[in-house]
Amino acid sequence: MQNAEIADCFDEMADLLEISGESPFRIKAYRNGSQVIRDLPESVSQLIGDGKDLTKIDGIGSTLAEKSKVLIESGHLPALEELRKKIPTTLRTLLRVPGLGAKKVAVLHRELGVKDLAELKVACESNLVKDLKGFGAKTQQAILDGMAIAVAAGQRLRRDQADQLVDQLRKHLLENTDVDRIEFAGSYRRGKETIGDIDILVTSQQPESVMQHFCTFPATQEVIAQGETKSSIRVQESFQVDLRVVEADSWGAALQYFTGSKEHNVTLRGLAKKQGLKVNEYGVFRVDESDEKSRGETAPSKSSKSKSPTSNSATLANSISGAEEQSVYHALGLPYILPEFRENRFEWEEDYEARASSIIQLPDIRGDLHMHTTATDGVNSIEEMKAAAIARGLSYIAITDHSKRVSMARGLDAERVLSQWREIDAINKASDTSAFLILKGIECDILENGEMDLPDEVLAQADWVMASIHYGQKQSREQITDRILGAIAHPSVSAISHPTGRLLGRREAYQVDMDAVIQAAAQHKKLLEINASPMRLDLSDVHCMAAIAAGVQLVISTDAHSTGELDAMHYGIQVARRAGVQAEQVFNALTLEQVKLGLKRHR
DNA sequence: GCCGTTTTCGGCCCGACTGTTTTCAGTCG
Repeated sequence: MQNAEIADCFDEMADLLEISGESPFRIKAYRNGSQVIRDLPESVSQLIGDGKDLTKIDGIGSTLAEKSKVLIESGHLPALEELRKKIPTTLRTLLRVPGLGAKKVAVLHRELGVKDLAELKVACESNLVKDLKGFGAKTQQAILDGMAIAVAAGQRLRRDQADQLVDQLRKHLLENTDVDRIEFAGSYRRGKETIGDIDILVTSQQPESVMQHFCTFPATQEVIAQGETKSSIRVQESFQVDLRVVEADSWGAALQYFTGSKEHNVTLRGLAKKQGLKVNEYGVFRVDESDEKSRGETAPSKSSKSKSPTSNSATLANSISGAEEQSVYHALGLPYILPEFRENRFEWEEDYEARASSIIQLPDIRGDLHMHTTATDGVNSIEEMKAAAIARGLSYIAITDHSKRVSMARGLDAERVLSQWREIDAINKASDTSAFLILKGIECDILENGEMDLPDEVLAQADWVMASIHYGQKQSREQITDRILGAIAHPSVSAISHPTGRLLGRREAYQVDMDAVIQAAAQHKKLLEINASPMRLDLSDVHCMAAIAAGVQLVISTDAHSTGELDAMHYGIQVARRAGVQAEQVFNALTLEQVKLGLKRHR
């Protein structure tokens, strides 16, 4: 059983416990445990096998450790099965309807016997929902309206799609001259591989004007909420965009707060509290004792009609920071934490500053070792790819067209690939290879039977061989893992490309034991690719963390099928940064001279 | 259910907006 499967069980536990009205803290413990395990670089199965104590992991106590063990050993979780008997697990889908939380879902189930989205729809259409306590006509209609969103929920934007939307939103907002500062926060700023919603932060002297203008964004399908400081719209079926207008004095605190992640912020606030400080989206505040004692009476109350941010003025006097993001972290005695690190993973560790200072950046990249040409399914020639790479400041590339198994792309057989390599030799010979070199590469398929798609004696003549799986993706975990392990052990193979085969939002990763792949790559000193295509981003950041922890070197490549796609490199860099990858852990951050030597080492 | 510079019990991040209420609960991020 994989970490993600254990995490899924804990998430389901949390949802069902929440619907059954359990203690919010118990629920939080399961949610937190789920995230911790999902992000764990090591496999829980392996840790248990090695006799490691899971309770040493932050967020995992004796109960979750025991449940993990039961899951690993039996594949089942009796506590979860008990819960499922009491609460239909299909009720979880109701939580995806905007405006429905656990409490309302519980009422719908208890009072009307609703078990899933279809039954909820019938109940609303029969006018049964509006008379429930705490519901009303508006809520009933909102549920009906939100049904499609619930069905589409979980659909996230890829980074390239998010970039497009962000550009449009930025352009639209800047049409309003009342907008001063603007920044896109949330998971977008943290560089996550897919984006669930977009958070925009703005400073302005005229918040109302900005809010009005925001809600006229051309692609708006629905204005979900419109207030003085916060508005939300829905675009593209189910995608939510939130805008917050903050005062200049609070800019840094708000940026910190709305960049998240939620888990990072929870820890941050805990750290603040220990120092007698309070952090919220308005700033960092000193909490004096009188504040503490009178909190009940003077806290900015929920019932107060004064909803202006300045309702916090009682505590504003104690403000010690807030205008700039750096100062928020510094006020808490912390170094500035880069947005991509804010996942409550390793940003609090002692070596954080050292790690952050040498984290990989786009300019570290000197070459791109995965790309296609007109010989197969690319749209540009070798010469054109070379020119485009030089224009991007690279000093080497590898041409890695498909092998013959990928017939749809007119994959290369032995004869054609040897002919292409002669062409590359001729191009290199006619130019200064101390300045720029084209490597003779191939993206060779790992066939369904585990063999390589080209003869060993051909592969042995390549400078660079990436091994990939394109067919037989539905094979068993053992079969697929064995195929990849075989490729790693093959003397001519340099790297495994897109190791899990996932296509974001379209196709799940194939079943593969990544622990075994990572161990084998470490043992044979082979590289694993971060495929930078925004459709793939494969390896994921979590697998990257596991790979570098095992001492595996990475290669970040674009898999470009055109000159323009060479620009995708930054997406791969973002994944690597989130995993804390250093430049020296990336093969194609080496200079041309080093790569010439390194190619021999990885073969 | 987890955790400990207040350490085995008693806390656990915090504020905005909406809808259903008549002063607040639920939801969301």
